[in-house]
Amino acid sequence: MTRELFPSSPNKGEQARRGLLLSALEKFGQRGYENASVREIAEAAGQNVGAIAYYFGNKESLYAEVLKGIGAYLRSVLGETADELRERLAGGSLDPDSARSALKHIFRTMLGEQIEGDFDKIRSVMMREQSSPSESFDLLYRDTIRPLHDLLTRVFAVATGEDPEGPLAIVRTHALFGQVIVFTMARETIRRRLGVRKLGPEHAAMIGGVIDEHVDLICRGLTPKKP
Amino acid sequence: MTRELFPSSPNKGEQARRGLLLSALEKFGQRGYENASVREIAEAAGQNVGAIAYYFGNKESLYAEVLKGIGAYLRSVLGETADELRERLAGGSLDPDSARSALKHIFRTMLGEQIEGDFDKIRSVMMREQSSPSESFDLLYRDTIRPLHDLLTRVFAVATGEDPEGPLAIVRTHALFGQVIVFTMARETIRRRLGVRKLGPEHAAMIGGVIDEHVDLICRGLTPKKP
DNA sequence: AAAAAAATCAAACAGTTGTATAAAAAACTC
DNA sequence: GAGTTTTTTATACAACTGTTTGATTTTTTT
Repeated sequence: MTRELFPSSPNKGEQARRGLLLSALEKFGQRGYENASVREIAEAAGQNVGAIAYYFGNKESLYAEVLKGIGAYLRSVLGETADELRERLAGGSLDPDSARSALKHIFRTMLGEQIEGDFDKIRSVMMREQSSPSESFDLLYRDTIRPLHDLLTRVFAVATGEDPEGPLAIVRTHALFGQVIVFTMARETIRRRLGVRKLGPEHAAMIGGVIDEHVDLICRGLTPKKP
Repeated sequence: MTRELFPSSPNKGEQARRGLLLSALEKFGQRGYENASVREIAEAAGQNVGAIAYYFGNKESLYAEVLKGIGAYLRSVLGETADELRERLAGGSLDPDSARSALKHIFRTMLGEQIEGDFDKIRSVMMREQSSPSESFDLLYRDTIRPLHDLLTRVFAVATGEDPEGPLAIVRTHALFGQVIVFTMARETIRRRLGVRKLGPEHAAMIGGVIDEHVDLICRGLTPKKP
């Protein structure tokens, strides 16, 4: 698995293009789309202002390209697990215990990914999109976020024996999902609350453990007893 | 209890000031601090550009004042409940079952508030602050968010018998908190998933019920059994 | 090495930004 | 109602915005 943000060939032009995408991601994340200027993006990439028009046409297309890259990266992170789960769901060979394990595994992966370097910039861009979605975001949502949410619901339904199409399973899954993303969405709050300068892998491990426990308690509590 | 956003006297100047604060909250929420121009804020309030300098000195002070108003509003929503809980915590007269009930009550209140109108604009501003905190956010965090988060943690600790100062209780509380705010932070996602045009009180009720269940399952699961 | 293509660059463009200024209007006080 | 304070207004300012242009440099191809 590659899992590289904005992969490119070693051509001169391709490299410059990639450099622009990387610094664009960073600046868009730091300062938002409208407030990140093409001049500072170009400068951070060691390029001239005109380079953006040359490679992407305009600022908006550059942003769309950044979102595309984010989507590809996110899919590459969970793609393998997701594909396998979809297969087992289709074949009906997913038992409740495995489903619960899979749920925890996905949550752990998401959490772990969110602590690392690359995702930090992705996170900022995605949070801004949540509060005011752009046109380009629709694509990211449809191709990446929604399919994942849908898969999570179906896996959760298997874990608890609920109806995967019913509103209860959807709401429950969304609540569980919230337990994970609150650590990135309200990251500033938890960082200050824990009194640390920066959230590191050791925090991700602890948080992952807590979420595992909560998922177990909720899933097992909702499953009719069978002793 | 008043619970009004940016309360003011009926003086001419005070009213103009309030109008500016209201449209500032709206524009800052819609477009972010840097991209919301003082001109459009003034125009939306039926005022001239210079009014902002006249009443607030500059744009940044206006923003700080908006955040102050948000803090006051948030505190007014949960203030009574919070005060009572703090008293009972100090007096040691809060038993685990009552603590758990209080937790659910607070979550219900937050959820209910978030379906209504005013909170929508507040929500946008706060989400933006989470992804890139401004200096003014320090105040909001110190006077409003942190005390509430702290209270929730202590109540949760009573409900489960955990150490209220330890990181585990903090992380657990934050995770529970996430189950609530995910329905506002990712409100568009859940709306589409449920296939409804608008989230109404009936959805708030169902979501509240689900969160109640989850809180019960987690709290009871963490409390050592007592036959 | 010559020719062609690709990449980089500085300068200029029309708009918009936050803020400052000073005059005009309105509201209030006596 | 005159005098004072408060509020509103239009205008000016320098700094910055995204984009366009045309020339120059670098790289690739022949």
